[in-house]
Amino acid sequence: MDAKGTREHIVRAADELFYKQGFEHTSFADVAGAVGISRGNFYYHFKTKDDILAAVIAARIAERRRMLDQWEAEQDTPAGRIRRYINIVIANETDIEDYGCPVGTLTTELAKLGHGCMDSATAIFTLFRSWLGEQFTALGRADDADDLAMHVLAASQGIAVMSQAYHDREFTRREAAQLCAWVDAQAAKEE
Amino acid sequence: MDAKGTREHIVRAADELFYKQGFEHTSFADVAGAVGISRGNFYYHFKTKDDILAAVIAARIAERRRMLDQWEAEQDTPAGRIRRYINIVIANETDIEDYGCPVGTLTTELAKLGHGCMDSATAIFTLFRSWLGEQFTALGRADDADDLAMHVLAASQGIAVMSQAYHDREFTRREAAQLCAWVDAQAAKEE
DNA sequence: GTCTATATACCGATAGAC
DNA sequence: GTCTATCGGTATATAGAC
Repeated sequence: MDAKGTREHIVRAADELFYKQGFEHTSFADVAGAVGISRGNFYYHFKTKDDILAAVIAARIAERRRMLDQWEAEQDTPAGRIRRYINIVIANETDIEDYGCPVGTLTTELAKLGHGCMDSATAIFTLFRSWLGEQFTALGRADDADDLAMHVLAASQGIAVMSQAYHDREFTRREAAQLCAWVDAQAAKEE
Repeated sequence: MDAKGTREHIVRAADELFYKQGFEHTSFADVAGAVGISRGNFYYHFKTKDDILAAVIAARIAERRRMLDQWEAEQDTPAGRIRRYINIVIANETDIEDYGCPVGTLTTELAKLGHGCMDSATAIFTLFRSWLGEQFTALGRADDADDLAMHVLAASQGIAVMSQAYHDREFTRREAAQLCAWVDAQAAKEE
């Protein structure tokens, strides 16, 4: 296989394992096994484990950006787009119950490790934060758009944490519905 | 020193290190260094690392129970007690910015590790959940007391995650104040 | 570009002297 | 009850054959 293909394969496998097992708990042997290459071959593509993490974070940012573009095309209204974001916790219910939010759990882990990639991980949050802010601005809430965006982010993270702790789908759906209703109430304040 | 004293010293040091560095990232050498004993001496008091974790979780539960009792004595009204809980995110601002919520980050880590102590860690959440439920019941909301308790837990966890990501104290205070106002609004529905 | 073999370090855990 | 010394396993990372 060509270098680019193998590299991408490594990033994809590492992405999933970092999410499901955590960054530190995932060894090169784990990733190599998932990709189907030897441990030694690893270092042709990445010098260190931190380099793989950086590549994974970059890939996540690119993927989320594509996702946001798609949502913007699919949903006609700002409120609909925000609700689409909130519904991640239901669409990815099973994964979130088992492994939490990919963004939240990564920042939490990297913060404790004092890892240099912490800021890059936070940038994934910022991507959503800015996008949500734009939607609230379009909703006529330019003055406190960022505050409202942060509120949605925080509420979603809270749902993800409790979902992981209790595996209670009724809770998840109830909270998501409440948050969506809150969004619509914010839209009503527009006039 | 006597066995009990050393054991307690170990649990206290492990508690702090597990919180600040994470469970897996903390080695016996780290804890031994913090306590001031040799690595070998460890195994006189605990057979395995998992045993230390179990002891740390048990200690956290006992400590939180004492804390809830104290809040119940200090605060006269159910709403005041719930607000006291919410204000943890402000009282422990600095630690939460750096290391997140001790309960939320532990359950998140143990879930990813597939660790057997996951249920014990969730029990710390349940302690707060039940207590908050009692307060909402006293507030005249017996029918959905547990739902409301879960909402407060989720909101607090969300604040903690975003606080760790952005270190934004204005955000933390704003969200805490909003949640407190929400509690008071729930109380108003009592009649 | 991928492999095997290996260097080096640290991990959790054990054995035995004191 | 605490220590030193050490075992076996695994981690990241490297060297060199193919």
